[in-house]
Amino acid sequence: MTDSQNKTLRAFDRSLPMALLRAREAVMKKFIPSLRENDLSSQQWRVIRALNEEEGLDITELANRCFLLMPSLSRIIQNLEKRKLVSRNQSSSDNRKSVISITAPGKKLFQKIAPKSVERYDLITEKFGYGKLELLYELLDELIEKIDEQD
Amino acid sequence: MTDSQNKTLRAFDRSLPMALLRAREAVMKKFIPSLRENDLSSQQWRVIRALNEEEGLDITELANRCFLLMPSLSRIIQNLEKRKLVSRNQSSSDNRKSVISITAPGKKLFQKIAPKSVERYDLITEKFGYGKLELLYELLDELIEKIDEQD
DNA sequence: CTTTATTACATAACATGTTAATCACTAATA
DNA sequence: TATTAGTGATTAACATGTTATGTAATAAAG
Repeated sequence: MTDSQNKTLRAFDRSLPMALLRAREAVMKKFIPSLRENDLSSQQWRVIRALNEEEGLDITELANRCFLLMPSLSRIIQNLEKRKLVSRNQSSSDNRKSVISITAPGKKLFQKIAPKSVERYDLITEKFGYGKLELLYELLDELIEKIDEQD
Repeated sequence: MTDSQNKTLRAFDRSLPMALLRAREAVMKKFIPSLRENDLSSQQWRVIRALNEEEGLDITELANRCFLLMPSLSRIIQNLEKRKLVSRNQSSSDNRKSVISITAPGKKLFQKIAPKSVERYDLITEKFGYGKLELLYELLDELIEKIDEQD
């Protein structure tokens, strides 16, 4: 008789959200220290990173790329703006839109942190195995795909 | 030449924390509606669930099982206590400890929600495939293990 | 027994997650 | 053109995440 058949909720060690959360926390532990040294949260880092990849993004686009909700992002941008790491400009075509860009100090900070992140990522890849990591990405992508199909 | 060799930070679609976050969000989307119907957050549900599994846990143990930090859990318990879903007792052996138990209404709420959770989980298992799900758990466990070994 | 260190938990302060409401601007329609 | 609907972004309100600090009780060391 399976768990499912007897309608018993499986224990936490077989809870998918918990398993994903634990894995994420384990990975983040490796990256957060170097971010904290530079007074950045992981969310702020995501924004800096996205803006460094492509400059001049409106806030909605930035929210999609960084996987942040608009209210969170709105506050994060205000914070980064005060610290002169990003700047804001009105869109000429649509006055509702703000176009956010990374500043020179922002780029400098990115250049400082990025190599460390690459290092940590390489360590994880090495220890876990490149093939397994690729397999994990595939499984995660497929999981998301299948779940979203249900809607 | 690989990304790693040229020290370029990979894009978000190959960011492990982001991939894990997206997967988790996708899964949670399936469970959150039935929790919200009963005015529970996913964290509150984790606590209810842990206490239903084993009654009378101190707060430190509860934090470990639910993967919550003490300050969060402290507030969550105060909230659930007000709503009479859990109760608190002093430990007789150690006056610093609080022993938390689920109440009768708490159990009733658990009984109401649990079957729906099982259903949703079964749907995901069916759509994604049992074998792949097991493989995913294994990979996540191994990832955590390897990362923690580095410390 | 007294001092010190540790443990269990709570609180503070601030950032983020989350839903709802608001506001300004734009697009669509009569 | 006036009305209405939709969109981009902010703000509000509350829960949670996170680090630091505080407090009381216990354990360990002297």
